[in-house]
Amino acid sequence: MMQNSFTEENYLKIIHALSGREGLEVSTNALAESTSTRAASVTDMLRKLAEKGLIHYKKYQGVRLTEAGEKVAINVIRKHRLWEVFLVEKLGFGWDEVHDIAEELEHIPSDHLVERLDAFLGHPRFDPHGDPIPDAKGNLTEPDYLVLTDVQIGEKVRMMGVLDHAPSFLQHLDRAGITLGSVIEITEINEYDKSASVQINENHTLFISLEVSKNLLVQRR
Amino acid sequence: MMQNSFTEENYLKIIHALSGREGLEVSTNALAESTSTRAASVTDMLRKLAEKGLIHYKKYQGVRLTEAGEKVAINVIRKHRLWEVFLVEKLGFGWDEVHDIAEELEHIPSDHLVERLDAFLGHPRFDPHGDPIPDAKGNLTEPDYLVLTDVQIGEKVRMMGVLDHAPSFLQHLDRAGITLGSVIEITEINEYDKSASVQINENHTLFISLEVSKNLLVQRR
DNA sequence: AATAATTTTTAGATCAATCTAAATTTTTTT
DNA sequence: AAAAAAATTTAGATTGATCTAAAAATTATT
Repeated sequence: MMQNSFTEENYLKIIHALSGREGLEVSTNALAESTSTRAASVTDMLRKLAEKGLIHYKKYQGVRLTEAGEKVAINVIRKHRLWEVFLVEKLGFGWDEVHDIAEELEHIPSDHLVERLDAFLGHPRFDPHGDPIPDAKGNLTEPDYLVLTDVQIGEKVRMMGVLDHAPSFLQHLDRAGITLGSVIEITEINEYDKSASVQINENHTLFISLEVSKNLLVQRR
Repeated sequence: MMQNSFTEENYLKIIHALSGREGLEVSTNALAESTSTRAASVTDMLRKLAEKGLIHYKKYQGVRLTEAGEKVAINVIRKHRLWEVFLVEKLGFGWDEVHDIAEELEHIPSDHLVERLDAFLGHPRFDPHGDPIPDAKGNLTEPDYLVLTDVQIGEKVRMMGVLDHAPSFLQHLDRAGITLGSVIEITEINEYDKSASVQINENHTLFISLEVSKNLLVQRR
C-alpha cells in the first residue's frame, strides 16, 4: 500500500479539523483558505484523495473523511501533539513556539518512532495547549470543556485549554499569568463589552476582554 | 534567502560524504548511484546547486562543495547524528534501527530546535556509531582512528566506530558482543583469508572475517 | 593518433502540486 | 422562476524532481 504524501496528510488533517465533531461536509473554498491554495488546486487534490479512498467526495457537494481517511488524520494529530509535548516538556520550548516545528515533525513516518516517543513521554493524555492526544488505536475523545464565556460570576473553574493557538494569544496569557491548570474566578462582567474581571489562582486579579474569554476552555470543579 | 529543499540537502550531504576529507571532485555517476537516480537527473540538480552557489561545477569535470555548500552539508550531518543520539539514548532504539528515521529528521528546519536538542542530549561528541558530531559552528574534526586490519597481533585496542553502517553489520556486531568501547585484542591472524581470532573485553574469544575487520574503527590505548 | 568505451550532458517527457482564466453548477436574491 | 451572485470544476500552464533516448565530451585502448 502506497504512502501518503506530506501534502495529502495535511489535507486530511485540515478536513478533520474543519468537519468538526459531527463530521460535517467541508467546502472546497474552506479548504483553499486553510491550505493557503486556490480552489482549483483543492479540487485536484480532492479527486486524488477520493481515488485513494480517503474521502467521500461528490462534485459540488463538499467532502467528508472515510474511515481510512479519519485514521490517517487522527494519526497525524497524535504525532503532532506528542511532538508538542516533547518540545515543551523535554526541550523547554514555550507553548507559543512549538506549533510550526510540530507541523513538520508530524509527518515523519514511523509507527515505531511514535510509540517509543509516546512511552518516553509517559503516555501523556494532553498536549501543551490542553488538546487531547489520540491513543495508539486512534481513539480521540474530546473532553467537554466549556468556554469561559459560559461561566457565571462567582464560579471557580480550572483553565484546561485554548481554542486559539496563535502565539500572540498564548503570549498574552503568559503575560497575564494564565496557564493550564490555573484556577479562574470571574468576579465581575461588564455589561457594555462583556469584558471581565477575573481572579487567577486566588492571588491576583486582572481584566480580560471578551476576545480572551471566548478562547479559554475551562472545567468546573 | 531561500531555503534548500529536502532533495538539495541530500545531494549536498552525499557530495560531502563522497568527496571525503580531501574534498575531491565527485563524479556525476557516483552521485547517481548514491542518490538512486540517473546521471541525467544528477546533472539537472548540479546545475541548480551551482546556481545557488552551493557547489563548484564545471561541465564534465565533477563537483566540489563551496564554503556555503559545506556549511549546509555539515549542518545536515550535525542534525542527523544528534537525532541518532536521541533515538538511541532517549527512545531506546538499537544502533541498527536509527538510520532511516534520522534520515528524515535531519531535514526538519529549525536552528532553535537543533540547539535545544543538543543541550537536552548533553552536547554529545559522538553518535551511536562513533561518528563525530559537528558543533554548532560547523567544526567537524574526524578523529584519526585506525581500521582493525592495521592492528598487530597482541595489541589491545578500543572499538570506537564503524565504517559500514548497514543494519546487518551492526546486528552482526551485536551478536558478537562487540560494541562501542569494547576492548579488542587480536590473538591470531589466519594467513589464508586474513580472518582473525580476537578477544573481546578480556573475557570471550571469537573469529571475525576480514570483512568485519575492515569495517571496525579502533583506537590504541 | 585513431578508435572504442565510458561518462556526462542535452532534449524532450512525465508526475505531483500548484496556478490563472474560463466554464459550469449551485445558491441566493429579486 | 429568472437573474445575479457565489462556489466549484475544467482546461491548460508552470515548477521541481525525475525519467529515457540520443548527442557530445572525455578517457582508455589499440
